[in-house]
This record gives sequence, structure tokens and C-alpha cells, in this order.
Amino acid sequence: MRVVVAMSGGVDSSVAALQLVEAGHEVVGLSMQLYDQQQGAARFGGCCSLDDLHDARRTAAALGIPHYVMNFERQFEAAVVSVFVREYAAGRTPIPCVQCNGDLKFAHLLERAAALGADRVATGHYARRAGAAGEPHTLRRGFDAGKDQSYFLFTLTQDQLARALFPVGHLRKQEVRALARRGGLPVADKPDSQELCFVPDGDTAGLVEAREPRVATPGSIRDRAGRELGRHDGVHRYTVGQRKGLKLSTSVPLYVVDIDAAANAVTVGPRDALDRTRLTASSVNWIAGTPPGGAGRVTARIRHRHPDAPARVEPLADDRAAVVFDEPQRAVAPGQAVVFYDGETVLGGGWID
RNA sequence: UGGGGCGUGGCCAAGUGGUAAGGCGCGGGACUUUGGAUCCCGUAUUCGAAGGUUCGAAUCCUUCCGCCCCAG
Repeated sequence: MRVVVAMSGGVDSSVAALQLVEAGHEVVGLSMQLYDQQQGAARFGGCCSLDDLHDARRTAAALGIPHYVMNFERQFEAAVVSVFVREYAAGRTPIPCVQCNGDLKFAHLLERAAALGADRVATGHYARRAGAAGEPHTLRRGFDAGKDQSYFLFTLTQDQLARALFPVGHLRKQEVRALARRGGLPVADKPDSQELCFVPDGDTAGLVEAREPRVATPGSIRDRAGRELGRHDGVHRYTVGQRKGLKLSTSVPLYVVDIDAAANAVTVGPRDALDRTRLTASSVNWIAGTPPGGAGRVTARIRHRHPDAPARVEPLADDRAAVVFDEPQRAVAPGQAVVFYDGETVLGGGWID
């Protein structure tokens, strides 16, 4: 089988390629160039930089597989960066990794792969795919609970899933590293990527302001009674649940409770003001292809790397859903994803309103 | 200028004779393919000012400065 591996230059996707090569597949390495490498070559977050492309190339060479770099700047800009900026400007908290996976890797990249005659596209995600013949494909959590990335893949459709492979999904990170060393891969000990790859130095506010100068308008920071406690330099600098950076000296810690972009106001309150039991989500994707018949019990995850919590989810019209948690959840942030699980299986997910 | 209260690091605030708690904020680190959260470490030789009492005071006394409240 001919398989395209999306190679970021990191250990995970490198070992994914290694696994496929060892399984006897005809493997083609593909890397995405996501932004103009000429400007500010400085330090990008850890994937897809010039250095990372070199790492991918070296790894491909070590594996003896062909490697191509494809220019995805326009698609990345449209699918990921512009959405990211728009969301922050609207006072919401985006999670670009989801678009990057669903709208880029498993959309545009999948098309290119097909053009290369590949049947499948593999990535280094810690997630698993399952499904008996004739049944819908299912998406499952990565075996390594600490590295599980299924949360970022909730938008995958049956078609995308049908052609996806996650060769490291059944491995622990430790094992991936060990395989990389054993296989003599040059990236065996490369640090894990973190932060956003397209935000140099982690200055997300700077990026948003550069593209949307209007957001950098000073406004008020209020308590829940509407009293002004301080000033802010733009709502894009805040997210619900945020504590750092408020610069408010009080006797108890204050957290961002609400962001009103239209009024250019940030509302803060004590910790318990962050608790919420219900939420609604939009653009909900059900992995099975169709929403369940009615309300059902699930565990729902409100953010990456947090345990999911028992809840009841009810599909609504227009691809929306209502979620009611058994216990209050802290800091439910609009713009983040809520992902539903049934045990190890990802049922689907949507964007928090 | 009658009465009462108060002034401790950027903020809130313990401590009323024995040699400056804690929280917030801030800085750093850990964690982490989002934002955040969380955890760990750091953060006043000095207590509005000046004198005095004492072996020793932020804590007692005196004066001054600055706030606040109630009465005028």
C-alpha cells in the first residue's frame, strides 16, 4: 500500500514513517511549508520551521523514502491563521490545532496525497482508528493517556478517517522515543513541540494586533457589578479563566469571567464565578456521520489535557448540541472545543458558544 | 484644628516589647502540539517622618506629616 506520511520533523511523525516502512509499505514523506521562511526566520514554536523541514528531510533520507515539501502557505493562512485572529478579535479563545488537523492535514494534504496515488495519509498523532468492516470508522483515544491527542481530531469525517493512519497511536511516548533511537533517526531526542507553531516567541497578542490593529483598543476591566477595577489593552489578550496578567491587586485572586468584544469589556470575578454546568456547542461533528437519536450520557472534555467529565449531551438542530455536566466545570471558554467520549471512543465534538 | 479611627513591600493584610506571617500582583521554573489553569521557587534588614524610653520596639511616649469617618 502506498502511504503518505505527514512529516513535521518531530519524533512522532518520524516514528510513524518508520513504523510504516518496517511494515513493508511504500512510504512517501510529505512536509508542509506553512509560512514564508524568509521572514523572521527566528524561532518558531517547534514544527514546520526551516529547521524542522530539514529534520524531516534527514529522517526521510535515513529511512530511504522520498520526501517532498509542499507549499501550503495560502491554505494555512486561510484555514488556520485568519480564523485564529478573527476569533481572538471577537473575544473568543481559538484552538488552531483543530483546524490545522481537520482543515489542513486531513483536507488539503489528503488531496495532494491522493494525487500522488497514495491510499492513506498517516500522521504522528496519539490517537487510534478502529472499526469493523462494514461499520463506520471510529476514532479512539491514544493509548498513552498522557499524550492523547484525540481532542484535536474531533472534526474528522468518515471519509477522512477512512484514509487516516495513526501509526504511533498505540504506543507510549517513551516507546516512540526508543523506536526512534533504535531506528537511528536523527530526531530521536528532539524536544517535543509546544506552543503554537506559527507564533514566534509565543507572542500571540502581537500577532493578532499586527493583523487586526483595531483590537488593541484600551477598555475597561469590570467586576460583575459593572464597576471598573482597571484597564486593558485589548480583549484579545484575555481568555475566560485567565488569572495572570490582570494587574489587579486585590485580596483574592480574580479570574476573567466574561469577554464582551462589542463593548470592549473584560469582566472578572472570584474563582467560583467560573463554575458552569451547562453549555451549547456549534458546528458539532459526530464521528459516526450522523448525530445520535437523542440525548445520551457521555464524558465531555472542555479543554486539551484535562480529564473529561460525565455529562448528558443532546443533539440540537443546525449541528448544535446542548451539554449538561453532572458537576460544574471551571472556566468554560467560548471558542474552545468540547469533545464527547464514550469510554475510549470519540463520539464527536463542537465549538463552545 | 470638636470627637473617633488609621498609616507595615506595587496592593490587601497578620503582628501591641524580643528581633517583619499569609494572600494578591510580579519574576523565574516545571508541565503542555491551543488559550488558560495547576504545581514549585523567588519577591520589605524593614514597618508615614523625626526624636525619646528600653539590653532590645513595627509594637510604649512626644512632636510632626498624610488619610478616613462622625459631628460642624
